[in-house]
Amino acid sequence: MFFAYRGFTADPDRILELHGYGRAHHRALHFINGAPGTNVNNLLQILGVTKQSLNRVLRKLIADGLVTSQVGQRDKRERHLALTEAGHALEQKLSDAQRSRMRSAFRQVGPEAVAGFRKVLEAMMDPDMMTAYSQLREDGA
Amino acid sequence: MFFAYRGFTADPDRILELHGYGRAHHRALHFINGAPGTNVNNLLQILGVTKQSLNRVLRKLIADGLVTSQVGQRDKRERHLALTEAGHALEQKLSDAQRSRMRSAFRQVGPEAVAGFRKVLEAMMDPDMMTAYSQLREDGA
DNA sequence: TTGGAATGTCAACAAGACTGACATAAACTG
DNA sequence: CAGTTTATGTCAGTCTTGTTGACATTCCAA
Repeated sequence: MFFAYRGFTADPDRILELHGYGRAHHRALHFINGAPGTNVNNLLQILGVTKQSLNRVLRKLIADGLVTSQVGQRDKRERHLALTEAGHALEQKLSDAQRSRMRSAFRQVGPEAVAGFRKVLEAMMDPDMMTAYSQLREDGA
Repeated sequence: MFFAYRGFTADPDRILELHGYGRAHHRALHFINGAPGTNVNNLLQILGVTKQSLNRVLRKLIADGLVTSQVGQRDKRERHLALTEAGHALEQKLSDAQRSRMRSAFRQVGPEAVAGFRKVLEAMMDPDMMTAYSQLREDGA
């Protein structure tokens, strides 16, 4: 798992470094992309970090024009997050690099192995995390 | 992968925290356990960190009596690392916690899924990493 | 035998996690 | 309406774990 996870993150990490970002920024971009319009609190549940930690990351992404933060219409306390065009472009670049390695791995081992892989990954997750993630996706759409 | 890796490390992390250690200490214990008598340089290749970073971790483990560091016989520049009895005990405790979750996941999905899982993990790894890892295991024995 | 390479140690710094305290604005509740 | 709770943001300080730079020791080869 250790080696595989390192492989999983290696390619995006190289791209992120060029832009002065870290893995934390990638995670934020990824989940905002998956659930545009979500609020800060949802993101906190998913990422499992403190608001201070997330805020540092978001502040930079917003300042750099990759993410927009809009006051909620129904509940004005909430901030709804979304990617700008530039944010989308970077997220794509990162995802592409990551998917490229995954596709290569998947081709090597065949579809049955991939199905087994997905099953095990899901069984390893914390159940709370899965529900939070599902909820995030519903919410965004 | 993100959620699965978090599940993978969650249980050991809780134990480590009680002892005042972090994930880096777990990794060092794990690989020293797998290759007793290995030297610092081998461990560096595997872990993919700088020697200074590893040294901080090792220093603490040695000070706490979990790891022994012995000057090499042939080459006195090298330090050969091994676990003490206490080191072995902690490593066992961590591995057991981790294996417990994995066994549970494996039971849920069946042996075919597990075989696929392993195949994909290996295909995701950096090839250099695999050779370094194999070499470590030979070396230790 | 001397200079370069390899190995490991110490010091200082940065990213990104954490806690704690506090501010603001909006929503809710009695 | 007053008081409380919720959502978010911010400041300050700490910890782990990564980084680079400088340096000591040991080995080896010209």
